[in-house]
Amino acid sequence: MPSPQLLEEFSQFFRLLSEPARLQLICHLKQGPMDVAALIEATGFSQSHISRQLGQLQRAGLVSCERDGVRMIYQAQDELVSDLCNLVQKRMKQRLEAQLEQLQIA
Amino acid sequence: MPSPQLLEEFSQFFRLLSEPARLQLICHLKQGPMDVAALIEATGFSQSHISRQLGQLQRAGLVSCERDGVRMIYQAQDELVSDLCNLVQKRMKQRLEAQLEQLQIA
DNA sequence: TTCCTTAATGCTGGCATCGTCATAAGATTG
DNA sequence: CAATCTTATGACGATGCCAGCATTAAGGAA
Repeated sequence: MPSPQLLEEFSQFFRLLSEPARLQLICHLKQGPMDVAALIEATGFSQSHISRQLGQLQRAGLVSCERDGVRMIYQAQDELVSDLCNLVQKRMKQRLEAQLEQLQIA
Repeated sequence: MPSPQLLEEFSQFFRLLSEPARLQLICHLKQGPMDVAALIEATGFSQSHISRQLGQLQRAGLVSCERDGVRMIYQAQDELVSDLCNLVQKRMKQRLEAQLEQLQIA
């Protein structure tokens, strides 16, 4: 049984991933390092929105950034998010398959 | 690159886990089936609060319930949450260890 | 220096969710 | 049937987060 503090940390981490915009940014950054302008182009989000989300992801260590002149180049820092998403997707698939079987029986 | 719909579903799932109360309920139910009264006793949450959270978990298939007379016995339904938490915990540990090393170098 | 470009941040309105109270619904007992 | 126990739900205040506007900060070019 995890301690309340640990549960709190888990939930905070999952909250980071509970926003489609942040997941989308991470997915784009998985393709390779990008600057903010490229992320604006790729997602259509506003500059300030993207900057804020990247800030949150950075504080959690999921992305890192380095300066290139006046630009900031961001890059995905962790395989964890992909792993988590893969697990969730696998489970979604299993659930749908099970529902499908139920339908065919009925 | 996952579709926006899939990202939306991922984020909705992670949002479920972004609440300490729900994680706590799941953890208690992992110990074995319990009714709502036992969960109230274990967590100190109000009855209506627990009922709502269980409802959300049930709709997501993370928890199932069956009637026993007038009581509802809930039980954890999926190993996924444990797996996800283990992955996150492992990563937290790695990050802290890395920070520790940084400190020792400096 | 001044101007321009890029990214980060204060502030705000709007919206979603949490948590509680009161009540309803469902099931059992007398 | 009524009475009671257990759980679910409607309504609502409080809180937190998102998303945008405007501004600031930081760097580079002239």
